[in-house]
Amino acid sequence: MSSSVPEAARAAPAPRRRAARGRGPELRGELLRAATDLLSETGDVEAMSLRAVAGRVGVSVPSIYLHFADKETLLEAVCEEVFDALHARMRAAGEQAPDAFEGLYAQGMAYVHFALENPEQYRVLMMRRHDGPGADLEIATGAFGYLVASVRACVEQGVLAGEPVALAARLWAAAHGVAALLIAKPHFPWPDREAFISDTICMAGLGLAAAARLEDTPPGDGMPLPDLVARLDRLRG
Amino acid sequence: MSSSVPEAARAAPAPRRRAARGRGPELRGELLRAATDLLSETGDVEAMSLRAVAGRVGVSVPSIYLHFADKETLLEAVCEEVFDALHARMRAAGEQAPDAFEGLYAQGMAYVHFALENPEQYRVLMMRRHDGPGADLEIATGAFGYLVASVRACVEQGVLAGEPVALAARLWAAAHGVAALLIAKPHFPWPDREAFISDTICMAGLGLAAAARLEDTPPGDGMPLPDLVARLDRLRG
DNA sequence: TGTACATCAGTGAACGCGCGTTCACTGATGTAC
DNA sequence: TGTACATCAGTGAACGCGCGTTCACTGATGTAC
Repeated sequence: MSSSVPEAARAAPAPRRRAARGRGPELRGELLRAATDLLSETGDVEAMSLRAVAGRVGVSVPSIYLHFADKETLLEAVCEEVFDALHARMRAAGEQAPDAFEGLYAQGMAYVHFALENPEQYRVLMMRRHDGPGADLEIATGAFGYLVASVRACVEQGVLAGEPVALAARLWAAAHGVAALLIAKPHFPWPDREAFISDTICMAGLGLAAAARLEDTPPGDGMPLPDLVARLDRLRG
Repeated sequence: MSSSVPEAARAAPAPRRRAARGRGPELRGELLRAATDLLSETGDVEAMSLRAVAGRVGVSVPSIYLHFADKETLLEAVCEEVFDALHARMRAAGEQAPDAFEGLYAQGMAYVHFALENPEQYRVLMMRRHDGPGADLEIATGAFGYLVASVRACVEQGVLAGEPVALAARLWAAAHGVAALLIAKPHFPWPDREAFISDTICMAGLGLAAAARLEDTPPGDGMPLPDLVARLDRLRG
C-alpha cells in the first residue's frame, strides 16, 4: 500500500528458471512477452521497468542486456509487435469486406477497436515521444500502406476522388481521434461508445465521398466548408 | 553533453531574488509561468522537475510547497491555464465567423493551430495519464461547451441534424486526430500540413452536413457507410 | 518612542526511492586433442 | 576414454543519478503594548 508501483508489476516471483545451453535466444521472446503483458496489466509504461520485466520472467535484470541493447530497444521491439498485430487486424477486416469502400469502414472500426483493447500499447505506439524518423517511416509501410491501397481502389472505382495518401491521412486522423479521446479521457461524458466510434468513421467516409461528388460542381467563394455545403445543397435541390 | 537533461531546463541561474513582505503570493504566478515556459522550451514534461522550476525562478525548491500542495497540483494549475487559453482562442475564432457553421470551421482550425503552437502543453492536456474524473469534466464546461453551443445553433438552423453533444464529439475527434498525429509523428511523410488540417476539418463538417441531408431519404440495408453513400448517390441522380 | 513577539516567506541539508546500467564473476555445456 | 579449455547464458552487487518530499531553521516584517 505504501508503494505506488502497481500490484501486477511486483507480483510474479515466478518459479526460478534454470539455464539451458543452445536455447539462449528463447529468453528474448519471454522478455518481450513479459514486457507486453506488463503494459496490458498495469496500463502504464512507467511500470515496465527492467526490474519488473526481469522479475516477471524469473531472471536477473542484467540478463536483459544479453538480448536487448538497452531499455529503449526493448520498447521498440514491443512496438514492432504491436504494429504487426494492428496491421494484421486491419488487413483481416479489410479482406472480409465485399468491396474497397466497405473495407475502409471495416478497417476504421478494426483500428479503433484494436486501440481500445490494447490501450497502453496503443498509447506507447502513438502518443509517446520518439527520437528519430525511423519509427514513423515504419508505420508508413505497414498498416497505413494497406489503408492507402484501399483508398486508391476506391478512387479508381470513382467512390472517392483525390490523392490517396492525403485521403488516407484524413481517415487516419478521424480514427486516431476517436480512439485517442476515448483512451485519454475515459471519464468524459461521451455519447454511447460504439455509436461514437461508428458515427465518427462514417462521418469521415461520408465527408470524403461527399467531397468527391462535389468535384464537378462549380466552387463558390466562401470559406471552404460552408462553400462545400452550399454546393451540396445546390446539388440536392 | 554528458547529461540528457535539456539545456533550457538547467540554463537559467537567474538573478537571486530577494524576499518581500505582503507580496507572498506573487511567487505563485512566477512559478506557474516558469513551469509553462519549461514545457514550451524543452517540449518534455519530464523536464519540468521541481528543481528546474525553482531554479528558473531563482528560488529554492521547497518554497514551491508554499504555493502548491505537490507537483501534481502544479501541473494541474498549468493545465487549467492552457485550457483557458484554448477556450479563449476558440471563442475568439468562433465569434469572428459570420454564422454558426463557419464558426465550426473557424473553431476547428483555431483548435488545431493552438495545439501545434503549444505542442507540449497540448500533450499534457490531452495525452497524459490522469487519475480522476475531475479534470475531464472541467473540459466539458469549457471549450467543449462552447463547441456544443455552436453545433446546437447549426442544428437549429437546419444545417446539421442530430444530438449536438454527439455531433460535437465527432468534430472534436477529427480535430484532435489531426493535431495529435502531427504532434506525435512529426517525421511522418504527411501531405502539406495546412492542407491536411483544413481538409480534415472540412471532411468532418461536410460529413455531418451530408448526413443531415440524408435524414429524409430512406435507408438501405448495407453497412452504415456504403448505405449512406448509396443514398447520397440516389439523392444526386 | 521603544521593545517583545508573532507571522510570513523562504532556505539548506538531508531523506529514501527506484531507476538504467556496468562489471567482475560463475557454472554449466560443448569441443579439441 | 579422459582432460584442458573456450564459450555461452546468466548472476550479484554495486554505481551514480535525479527525483519528490520533509524538517528544522532563519531572518525580515509588521503589530501590541
